[in-house]
Amino acid sequence: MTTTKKTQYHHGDLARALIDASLVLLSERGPEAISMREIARQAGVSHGAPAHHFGDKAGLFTAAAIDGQQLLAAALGQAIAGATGTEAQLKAAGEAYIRFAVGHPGQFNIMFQSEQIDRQNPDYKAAAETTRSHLEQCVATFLGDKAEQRHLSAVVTALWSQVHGFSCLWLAGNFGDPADEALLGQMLRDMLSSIIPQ
Amino acid sequence: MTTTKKTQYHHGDLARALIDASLVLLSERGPEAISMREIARQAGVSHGAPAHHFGDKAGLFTAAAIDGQQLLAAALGQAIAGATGTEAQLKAAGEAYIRFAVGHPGQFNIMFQSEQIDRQNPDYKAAAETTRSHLEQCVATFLGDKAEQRHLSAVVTALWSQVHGFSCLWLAGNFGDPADEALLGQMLRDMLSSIIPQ
DNA sequence: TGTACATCAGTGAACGCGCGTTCACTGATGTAC
DNA sequence: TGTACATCAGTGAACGCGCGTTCACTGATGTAC
Repeated sequence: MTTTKKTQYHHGDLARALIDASLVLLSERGPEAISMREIARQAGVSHGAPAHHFGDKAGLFTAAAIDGQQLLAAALGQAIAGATGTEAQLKAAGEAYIRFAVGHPGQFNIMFQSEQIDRQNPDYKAAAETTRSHLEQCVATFLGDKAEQRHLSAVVTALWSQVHGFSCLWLAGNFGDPADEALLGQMLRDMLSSIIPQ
Repeated sequence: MTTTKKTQYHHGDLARALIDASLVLLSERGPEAISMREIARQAGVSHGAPAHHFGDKAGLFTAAAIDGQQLLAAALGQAIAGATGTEAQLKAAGEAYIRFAVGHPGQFNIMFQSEQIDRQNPDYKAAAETTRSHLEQCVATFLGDKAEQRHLSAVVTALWSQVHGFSCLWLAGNFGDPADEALLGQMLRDMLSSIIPQ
């Protein structure tokens, strides 16, 4: 029988564990109601440990937001690549955005809150730019060559606003129980079909 | 020369003053980062005073949210009444929603956060219902008799999501400086014209 | 009009608590020779 | 392979602070007679 050390002095990947711990807490509460001590407790380390990796809460939350932006950008890219036809791609991107928010509420909560994270962080900016360009690209394909730049960017704003707003309202329980998967699926289908840019 | 008493023992309308104080703070930060003591300081009373009126933070924030829902419902009603033509009414309602959010960021921040307020409060429910029915009514008028209930409710969801999401993203600075009035006006015009339900 | 009293609104000291930060420490790891 | 040492990761006690809550109080107001 092999014995497993129950606890190790060195964690192995505490940085990742601290991000995961903060995501658990962020999915329950806003960033301001979460303390560094609580995150450390959640990760099972002493309260001084997080400082070695992230300095302060803004550093940790920025890391969590970057991770989220990268996941979101990847999800949008995959969704668009997996759909056939311009309208189907548009809907797939919108659905992927909302599915990301519902599936990663902690990250969604922190990613767009400018006061809590460092939005000048290069990694953050790069990932956010990728997300935006995925949306822009599939709107441009849908509208075709005839679209002016101004109209294109207005439609991107409208689409982004719609899926972002639905995510916020859904997560906060404004449409019903946020755990009701069936309701979510039906609302997604109905809503994404009801408004298509002209 | 008449002398004015600089301070009064009885405030006069401390309940309203406490709501206003919390709105000032809510426009800067999330509800969890605001303490009852700070609200009392902002209102210029001792830290024990708020308990007489609202009990705890949830009570005070619920009162602020109710006030906000009533303001929003009234703003939507006025905007719809002041517009001519079904499409104009739809756009006017959307613009009024966003203008409310931008003009009352403290209230907008608290109104849709279910964890912070008592959404079972009858006054809250009544005002939220009025807001929803304003949106529903002008979408129904726009779509005309031919619209099924399911399609109607999907379009309401889409419209609400769009204006709500734009408000969130704008206030958090995702579209640029939230104080840039000219940019807001232009984006509003462009976006509200770009997507019209079918 | 005047007085007495009940009620209400706001005060301020006190409490115990969890917080962020600091810092000397200890255990683990990597590297030079 | 073995030893010595530097570096790094995480610990835990200590600090001062603002918090929510409690509570005896005081000043203002309203009402009965």
